[in-house]
Amino acid sequence: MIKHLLHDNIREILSSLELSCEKDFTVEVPNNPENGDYSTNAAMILARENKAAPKKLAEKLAKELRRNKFYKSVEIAGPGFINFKISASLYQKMLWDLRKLGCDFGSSDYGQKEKVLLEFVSANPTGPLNIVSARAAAYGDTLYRIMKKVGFEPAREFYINDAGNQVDILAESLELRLRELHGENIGEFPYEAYHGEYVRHLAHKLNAAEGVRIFMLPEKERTERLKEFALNELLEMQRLSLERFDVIFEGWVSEKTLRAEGVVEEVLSYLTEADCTYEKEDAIWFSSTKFGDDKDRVLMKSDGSITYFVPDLAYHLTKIQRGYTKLIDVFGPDHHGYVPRLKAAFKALKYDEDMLEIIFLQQVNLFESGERVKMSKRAGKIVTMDDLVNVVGKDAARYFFIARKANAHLNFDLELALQQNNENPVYYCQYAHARICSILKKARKDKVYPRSFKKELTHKLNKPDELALIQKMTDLPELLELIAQHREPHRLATYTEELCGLFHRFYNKHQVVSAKNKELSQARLLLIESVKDVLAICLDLMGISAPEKM
RNA sequence: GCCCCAGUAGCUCAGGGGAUAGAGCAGCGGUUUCCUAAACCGUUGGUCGGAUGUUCGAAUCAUCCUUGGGGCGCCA
Repeated sequence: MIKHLLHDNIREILSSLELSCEKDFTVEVPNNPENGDYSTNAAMILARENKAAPKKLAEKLAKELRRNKFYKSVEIAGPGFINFKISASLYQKMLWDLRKLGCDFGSSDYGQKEKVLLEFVSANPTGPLNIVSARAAAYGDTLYRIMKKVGFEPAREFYINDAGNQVDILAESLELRLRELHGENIGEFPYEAYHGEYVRHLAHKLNAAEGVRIFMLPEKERTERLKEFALNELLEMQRLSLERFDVIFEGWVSEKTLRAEGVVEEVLSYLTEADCTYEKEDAIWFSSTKFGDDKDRVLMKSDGSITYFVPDLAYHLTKIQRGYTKLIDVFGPDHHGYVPRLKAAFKALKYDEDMLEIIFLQQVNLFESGERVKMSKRAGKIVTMDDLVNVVGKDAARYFFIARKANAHLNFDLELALQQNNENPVYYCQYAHARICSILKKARKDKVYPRSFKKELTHKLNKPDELALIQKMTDLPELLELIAQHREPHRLATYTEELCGLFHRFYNKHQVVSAKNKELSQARLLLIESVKDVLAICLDLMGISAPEKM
C-alpha cells in the first residue's frame, strides 16, 4: 500500500518537473531504521538519464515531496537516497483502509486475469506419493493461491502417466505378488519390478475381489485387468493423499485418454510437417539439436511404440489450445535434461517458448536425530507423503516445504517439525493467531470490546510498536505481487514470521485490555484484530490452519 | 566429459544492484501479583567458498576456479 503510494507520488512529481523516468526505481523499507521508514533510490537510478548529479536531483525531488503532509520528514542521505519518515496519521488511515477490506486485503488485479496453467506433482501412478511430490504439492498449491489472490486466473493440473512402460511393469509386479499369494514359487523378484509393500496390499485386495477368476482370463485381458485395477487403486490413493494435504486439482489429464484421442499422431504429423523428424535404425527421431538440445530424441521406438515425450508434448499443446498463455511446470530435480527438448519442440512448432516456464524443485532430505534418513526406491524403502503427514501433520509439513526457496535443497528436520515450542516457526505463527483470539475473548468478557469501532480510535495508536505493526501489514499487497511475479512463495513464510515477531513483541510490552483506559484498549483491539485477519490471510494462502486456541 | 542447482554466523536459512549483511536455533545472562512463558529482553558470534571483471556502488550481475548434490535411456 504505502510503497505503491510513494512510488506513484514520486512519478507524479517527476512528470510535473518534466523529468525523464525510463528506468524503474524502487521503494524499500531500509534495513537500518535510522534511514527512515521507507527509502527510494530514484535519484540515483534516474541521475544519468536526466544528466544531473544524484544528490542534486534528490534535492529537487525532496523539495516537492516535502509538501505532502503525510511525510513527517523527507531527507537525503548517502549517495542520493531519499529517506521518508511517515506520519502516524498516514499509518492510522492505512489501518482503517485495510480493515475495511477485510479478507480482500492483499487482493489486486495485478495479474490482469492472465490464464496460467500450473502443472505439478504429476507423479507416476505406480506407487504412493513421495516427499518430493509433497514438496511440489505445497509449492504449487501455494503459488496457485497467491496468483489467484493477485488477479491471475490460474488452474492446477495433474498429468497422469497411465500409459507406457512403467505401467506394464506395474501390472507384472502385481501379477507376481498375486501368484505368490496363491502359494506359487515366483523365484527372485525381478530387479526392475516394483518392490514396495503396497503391491502386496494391492494383490490382497484384488484377490478378495476376484479370487482365482483373474487367472482364467486370457493373458492379454488379464494384463489389462491388472493394469486397470492397479491404476485405479493407486490414483485414488494419490488423490486422497493430496486431498488430506488440502491440495485439490482443477484437472486430472490422462495420458491414456490423450493417446486414445489421437493426439500422438497429430503431434508426429506437426513435427514432420515442420521438417524436423527423420528415420534412423527403425526409429523416428526429432532433430531437437536444431533448436538447442544437446542430442536428438526418439519419438517412436523401433518396436513401434511411442516415447513419453510425444504425448507429453501433445498435452502441453492442449494447454495452449485451451487458452492458457502461461504454462508453468513444476519439476523434480531429475528432469532438467528434459527441458531443452520441450523448448525445442515449442520452437519447431513456432510457439513462443517463453510461454513455457519450468520451475525446478530440489531434493528433500529427511533428518532424524541429526541423521539423514536413508531411502531406497528400488528396495521399496521410502518415506511416503502420507508417512510424513501422519508424523508431523499437514500444517508443519506444508510450512517447512514452503519456507525454503524452490531451487535449494531442503533439509527437513522431523524432530523440529514435531516440537511444540519456540524452535518451531509454524507454531510461532499459529500461536500469534491463537494469542490474539484469546485477547479478543478476554475483551468481550470484560466488556471492553465495542459494538462497533470508530475511525477516530485509530488516532490513539502512535507507539512505535503499534505503527510498526501497521507498517508491516501494509507491505503485504506489494509482497504478494512480487511473490506471484517471481514464483517465490517462500517469501510469504518469511513475512508471516516477521509479522508475528512484531506482534509478540508488542504483546509483551503493551497491555491491550485494560479497564483503566477504555478507548486505548479499543484502539488496540482494533489493531490486533486486523493483525489477526492479515495473519489468517497469510496462513490461508499457505494452506495452514489458523487456530483460535492452542 | 557435458548440463542443472547450491556454497552467507557453530546449526537451519532470509537477503528485488544500494547505506554499518539479517532472523531463528544453539551458547551465556535476564523477564510471569498482569490479556496463553508455545512468548519477550540483553549478549557472544561473519575474509557472504576463491579469483578477476562490469559500475558511482556487488552477497546480489558476468567469466573462470573450487567443494557438495542431482542429471546425462529407443525409462517416465
